[in-house]
Amino acid sequence: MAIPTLDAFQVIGDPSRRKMLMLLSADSMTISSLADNFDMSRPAVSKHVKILYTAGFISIRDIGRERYCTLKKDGFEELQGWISYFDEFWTSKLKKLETLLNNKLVN
Amino acid sequence: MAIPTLDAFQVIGDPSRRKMLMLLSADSMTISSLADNFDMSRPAVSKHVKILYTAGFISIRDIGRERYCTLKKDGFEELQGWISYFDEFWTSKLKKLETLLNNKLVN
DNA sequence: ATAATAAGTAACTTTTAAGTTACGCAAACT
DNA sequence: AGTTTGCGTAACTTAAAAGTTACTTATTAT
Repeated sequence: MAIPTLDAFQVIGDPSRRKMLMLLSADSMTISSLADNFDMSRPAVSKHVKILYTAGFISIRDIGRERYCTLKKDGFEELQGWISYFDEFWTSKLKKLETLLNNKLVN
Repeated sequence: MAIPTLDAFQVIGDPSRRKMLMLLSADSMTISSLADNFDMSRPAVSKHVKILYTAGFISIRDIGRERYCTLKKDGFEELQGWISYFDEFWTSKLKKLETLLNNKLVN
């Protein structure tokens, strides 16, 4: 079970990991309660959790023999930055079109 | 060169494809002008372009023997929806914390 | 003390995305 | 007409993520 180091985009590229983040948006969960929601072995879930943790999408709190996973903002921030760059792109493109149309109407 | 069908998240999971989108945010480009920016064969670039096209991140306009790639909004929208879901999560979490703190101060 | 539960690690296999080279075809030069 | 340029496709290889089973450790419960 080699642990690949993935960037934020690769991390959310996997559907299972996105599902995990969705589940955790409802509530903190332990590894095995997470695993109950997946058709894969617990070690596989464990690996995904580690990837999410490493990339800053979740924090983990150990309580006895259990590990509680909780959403963490850090991982999402890189994504937000990227998305908002293209948001800017579209809005500025719209503005340019607007200006163009206004000029056409005036002239 | 099998053409995998990837979802929007898997599409931007690849660093090369993200770079392509960045390049295209400056201007429309042909396949080979795109390829000039990468340390990989042109067919490889071609494949990435096809993936971007299939997922709705770009449109392609054929002019003679050249193909011009242009950014297209569609592909980005699924990503925006996902991101804004978690944006909501964090803001509502902050609101709850705020309310909690206010109650503590009042009581 | 023993058994059961929660989870990590190791060693491996499977899957598949990502890359390559070789080739073909159509548009555009000369 | 012949050649170059832009690009697609096919067949294949490579690399790495994603999964498995078997085992170990630590905590909790009986």
